[in-house]
Amino acid sequence: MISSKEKNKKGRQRIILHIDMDYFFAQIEERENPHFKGKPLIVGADPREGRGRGVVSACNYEARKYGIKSGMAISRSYKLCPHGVFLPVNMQLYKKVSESIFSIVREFSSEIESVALDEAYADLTRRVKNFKEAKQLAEKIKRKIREKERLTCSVGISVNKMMAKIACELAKPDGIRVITSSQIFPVIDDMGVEAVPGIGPKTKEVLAEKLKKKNPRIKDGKLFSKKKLVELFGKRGEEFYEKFRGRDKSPVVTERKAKSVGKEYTFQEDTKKAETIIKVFKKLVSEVYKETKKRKIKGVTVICRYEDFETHTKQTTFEPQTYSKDFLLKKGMNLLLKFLAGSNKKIRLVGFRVMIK
DNA sequence: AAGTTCTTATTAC
DNA sequence: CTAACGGTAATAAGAACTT
Repeated sequence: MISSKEKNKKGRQRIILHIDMDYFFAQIEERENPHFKGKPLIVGADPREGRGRGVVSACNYEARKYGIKSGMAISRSYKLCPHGVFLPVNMQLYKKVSESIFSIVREFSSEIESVALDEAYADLTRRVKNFKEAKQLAEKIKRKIREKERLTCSVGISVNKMMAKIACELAKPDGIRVITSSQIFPVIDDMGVEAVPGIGPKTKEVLAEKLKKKNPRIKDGKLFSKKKLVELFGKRGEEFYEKFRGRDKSPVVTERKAKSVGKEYTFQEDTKKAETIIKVFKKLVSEVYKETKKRKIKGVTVICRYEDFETHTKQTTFEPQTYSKDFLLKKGMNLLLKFLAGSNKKIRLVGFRVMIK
């Protein structure tokens, strides 16, 4: 459901809020066990078990002082800080907390879009008159979350989603930041292009090469014509052109339904053993089936990552319909067996995903 | 030639 | 051993296939 565009119907500027919980998983763990506060805390895979496969899901600010960041290999984080507190991911708990937080935010604005367990946008255009009121609303939200869940978060407020997100980043931790129209260029011009949502390492690399600059800034991005960006990045180029100028028309989308649901699993050790792989695969299919029972399924994808990290997928589509677990398993097995027959390499990961109507 | 399906790449949290 | 890289999902592009 689309709630509003760049300018609302009356052509007025939007007021968009972005809220992001501070170091979410790790902060929850600190709350559950205050004894961990002040120590480097890392939530993720077990660094000792097996050979420590997996990554850092979240870490607190103490851990960041050691150079630890989320997404980093857990084994590396362990080398950087062997005396840190390493905790497993308790997703059940984080989901519960997340729901509670969303219901708090919803009390203050109905037009919200969740982008992750710890992150949401709200379109306040119809809820408040100006940035001052928006900021007051943000204070109320923060207070309520602090009182009810004993957690801190940060809030960014601006004229569109991109700028609200950037504002939120600047507000961290535990802050509120407003960026008005006239503040946009002064704030973003000297930021790295990777501050633009949608620009990751690969895109940055291409921009760096074209500009002959190691670390291109957003203002450098403005040197490209729209045509050039489209030539380089296709449809996304159009978006980048706007975003380098602080513009973003994308609406706050309040209702999104999943287009696919999947599960994957990385083995403790790479394996070639069909029996082992199939056993895991069946489990994945079962779990995916449970989550999508009533949904119309239009296809399945099997994912296979080999020991050398090369990753491949195979997919089949069929009439959108509700199917039995056996049917999905049969379709999946057909694809999986092709992988097993088609290579001598050991397998690191298998996955199963269904495409929904 | 067009429309669908399959596969990979990139991004984000 | 001399580096390692989870799980889930969306989107886009291009190749490969059907019709």
